[in-house]
Amino acid sequence: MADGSTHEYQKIIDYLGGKIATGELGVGAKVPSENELAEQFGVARMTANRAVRELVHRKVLVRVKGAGSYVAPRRYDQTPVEILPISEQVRNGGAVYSASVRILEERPLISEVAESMHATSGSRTFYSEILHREDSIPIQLERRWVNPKVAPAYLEQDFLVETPTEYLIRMVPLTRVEYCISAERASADLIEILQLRAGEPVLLLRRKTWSGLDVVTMVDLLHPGSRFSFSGFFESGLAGERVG
Amino acid sequence: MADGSTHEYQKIIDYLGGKIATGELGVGAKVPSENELAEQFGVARMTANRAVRELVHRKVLVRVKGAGSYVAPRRYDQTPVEILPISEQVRNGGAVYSASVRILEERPLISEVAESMHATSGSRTFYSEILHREDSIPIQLERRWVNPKVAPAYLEQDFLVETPTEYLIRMVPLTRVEYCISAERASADLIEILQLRAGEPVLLLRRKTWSGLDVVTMVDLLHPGSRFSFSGFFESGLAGERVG
DNA sequence: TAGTGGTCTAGACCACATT
DNA sequence: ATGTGGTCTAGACCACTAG
Repeated sequence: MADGSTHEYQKIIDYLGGKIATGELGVGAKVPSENELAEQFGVARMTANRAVRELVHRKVLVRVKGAGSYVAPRRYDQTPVEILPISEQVRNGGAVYSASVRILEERPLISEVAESMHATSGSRTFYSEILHREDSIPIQLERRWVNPKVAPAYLEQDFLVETPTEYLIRMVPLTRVEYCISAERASADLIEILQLRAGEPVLLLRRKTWSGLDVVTMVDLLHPGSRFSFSGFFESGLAGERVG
Repeated sequence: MADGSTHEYQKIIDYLGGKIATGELGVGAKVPSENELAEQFGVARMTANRAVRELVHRKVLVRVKGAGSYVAPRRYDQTPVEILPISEQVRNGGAVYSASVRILEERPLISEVAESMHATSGSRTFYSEILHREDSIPIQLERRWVNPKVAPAYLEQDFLVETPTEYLIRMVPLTRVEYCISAERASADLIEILQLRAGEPVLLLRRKTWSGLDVVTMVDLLHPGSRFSFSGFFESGLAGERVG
């Protein structure tokens, strides 16, 4: 009841959004029905309907006709360049996915990363370095720094079962993603790790992810330029095509 | 129920969307008011309101309280990696933008491009090659093939005033965009044109754009790897932050 | 002042799912 | 049979813009 200045449907959106953001309503949880919300907020059913409909539009909720409304699974495709877990990308292409965890340890922050993570240099950080392969050929080197406050059990995970991205999305709701895609000259160690040919550039996606005010993770996804690209499409739904 | 299976609000959406897609309602045109639509379709005002509200959500319309609803300017940020005209990107960074048109002519399609454009090799095409500079330093080489059927006056444009992207968006509504970002070794001509240093990679964005069933244009945007990157962010609007 | 969008109401009918 | 979402109605009040 902090601010009563907004509209009724907005109050309901804030109420449900808050319950979901704090985890009180987890993924798959059933949300109060329109009639319950209408009664609870002392409002007409159409008003509750509008609130829920907007949350469906934002993909926060899913509705099943005749059954109820539920908290939608968290999306991991927030980044413009749609970021599926690399394992799915490889398998979708009909290839065999494999990976090896090269490093998984606690590390002091190096100053360059600390700046990016808005943290004090020298504070604790989890670091992982995983090499992802497509048909045994390196396709991505994932260098990741993780905020221990957000994922204290990060070092105990088995990332051959669940990728770090999937794990972190499951742990905390993401509220902000920053990304930067660039092309780099390959350093000596990358040439060896990614098995690059002479002069082959590296395609780098750097991503920083937030949950509320906390930086959750910063990751460099390094790809061999000759064997990887980011691609996708966009369709604007006007006449002739329905938006899904 | 005689005239079909769709819903009333969907009929109104299709009606307005059609008028806009065909250009009958151009950018900035005033669309019928909710009361007019309600009367015209024989529905309650709330139903017309929902239709218009959904088109606003899709950024097809903009509404001004007390005044009316209008056709929104066409977006050019459809691509996941938000594609502002390069001139704006440069100026937003406080630098001086300049460009030179290196090539602007009719060309037969080369087979590689023809395949991408779903066209017969040897058919007519417009080709332009423009070098964009930031503070006199090359920042993007734009190599573009254009479908003459869609933009017959393409060769007569002055692309130092309006970029090809802006011009084409103004001419036809875009319905589909495909993109692919990759890192490439620089060829000899690119090293010279983009003034690349030895071993510096090229960051390439290839984009293909449709209007309906026609390919409008295919473009390669080639950037010096050391001086350019694609970046952006995404925010999920739940508690604490309002979506703009 | 008249028209517009923005919101809200208190009903209603339907198709569907669960029990 | 009951409850759910999906849609729709015929009113209403308000804040705002324009002539």
